[in-house]
Amino acid sequence: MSTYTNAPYHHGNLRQALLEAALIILEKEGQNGLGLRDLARAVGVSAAAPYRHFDSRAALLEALAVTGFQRFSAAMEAVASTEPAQPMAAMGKTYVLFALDNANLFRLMFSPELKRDNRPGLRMAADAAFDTLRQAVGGDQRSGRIKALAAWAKVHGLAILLLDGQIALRAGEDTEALIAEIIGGL
Amino acid sequence: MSTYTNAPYHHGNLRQALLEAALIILEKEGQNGLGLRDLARAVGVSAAAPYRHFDSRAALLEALAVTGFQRFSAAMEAVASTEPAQPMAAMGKTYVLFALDNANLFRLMFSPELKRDNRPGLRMAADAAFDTLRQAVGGDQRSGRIKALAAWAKVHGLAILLLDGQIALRAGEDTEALIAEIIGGL
DNA sequence: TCCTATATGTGAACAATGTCAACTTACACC
DNA sequence: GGTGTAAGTTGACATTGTTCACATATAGGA
Repeated sequence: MSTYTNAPYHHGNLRQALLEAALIILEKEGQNGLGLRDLARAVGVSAAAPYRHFDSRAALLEALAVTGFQRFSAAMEAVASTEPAQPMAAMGKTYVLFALDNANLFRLMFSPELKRDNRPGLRMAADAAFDTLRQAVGGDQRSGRIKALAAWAKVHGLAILLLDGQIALRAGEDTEALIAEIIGGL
Repeated sequence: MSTYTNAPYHHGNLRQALLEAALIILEKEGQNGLGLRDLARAVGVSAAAPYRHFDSRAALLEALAVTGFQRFSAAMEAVASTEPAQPMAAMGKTYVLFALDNANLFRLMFSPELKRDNRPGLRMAADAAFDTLRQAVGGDQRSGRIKALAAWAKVHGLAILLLDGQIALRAGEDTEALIAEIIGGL
C-alpha cells in the first residue's frame, strides 16, 4: 500500500497528478477551459494516458466534484465542532465563503452537466456533505424541516448570486459584512 | 420594416426560426446538447448559415438568455400588476415556478459560461428583470435593502435546489405547497 | 535470476464540433 | 433591368473527446 517513495509507477502517480493539475486549471479557466488534452499536456503525458485512470472527461469532472464535496464537508464539520453560539449563522457564513473561495469548483459541484442521478459516487458525496448541515441544524424533526430548508435555500442562493456578481456592493461595503447581515436572521 | 408576408428572405425568417428551434432543443437536451450543426440541421439549413445571424455559438446562447430574462420579467410584472396581498410571497412563488417550468432556460440565464461582464445586452436584460423585482419589493431605501437581498437569495436558492433535485419531497408532498411554506415567511 | 502476465503510457487514427473563406443565389432598389 | 449586398452553401481547418493497436515497465512466481 504505502511505499517509501511516492512515485509508484512509470510516470509517477498519474491519477493524483491529474486531479491536482485539473483543480488548478479548473479554478483558473473554468469548467469549459478544462480540456483533457491540455490537462495531459500540463502533466507531461500523452493525450490518451488519462483514460487509464478515468473513463471519460465526465468521470474526471465527477472525481473533481467529489473532492469538492469532501472539502466542503470538512469545512462544515470544522465550524460545527467549534460549537458556536449561533450554529446556523456560523455555518451559513462558512458555506458562502467556501463558494467564494472555490468559485469554479463550487459551480462544478452543482453543474447540471453532472447529472447526479447517474452518478452514485457524486450523489453520495453530496448527501454526506449536506447531512453534516442537516445534523447541525436539526432539520430532522418535522417541525424544523421547513426552517432548515429555508435557511439552506437562503445561503445557497446568496452564494450563487455573489458568485455571479449579481449582488452589487455599495461604496466602501465589505463582502463579509454584507454576508453576515443577510444571513444574520437565521 | 414590416412586410405582409412573414418570410422576408431566402429561406424564411432564419433568425427567428433558429431561436425558436434552439429554445426547444435547449429545453429538451440542455445547454451542452445544443450544437450549432444540429440546430442548423433542425431548421433545414447549412451548418454555416447561422453565422449570418449570430457571431458565434456563445452569441446564440446569449440571445436565448436574453429572451429568457424578458419572459421572466414579463411573468414578474404580470404578478405585480395583480397587486396581491403579499407581494413578495407572490413574486417569490412565480420566481420559483418560472425556474421549474423553464429549467434549462433558467440555468442558461445564470450560466457562468455567459460572463455578463462581456455581454452588455445580457447584463441589461438581467438588470431590467431584477429591477422589476426591486421595485415591487421596495429595496431601494437603505432600510429595505438587506431584507430585499435576503428574500432574493432565499427564492433564488430554493429555485436552484429544486431544479437540481436536491430537495427531496416527502411522501404525498406537493411541490407547490412546499414552495409556499418555505417562502411564506417573507 | 529470469519470465511472463498485467498495469501503465504512446501514437495514430476517427468522428464531431465551432468557425472561416470563397463562392453562389436572390432580393431590394436606383 | 442591372447591380450591390444580404443570405445561404460548400468545403476546408484546427481542435476535441475517444478508441485501438502497440510499446514498456513493473510485480511476483518459476
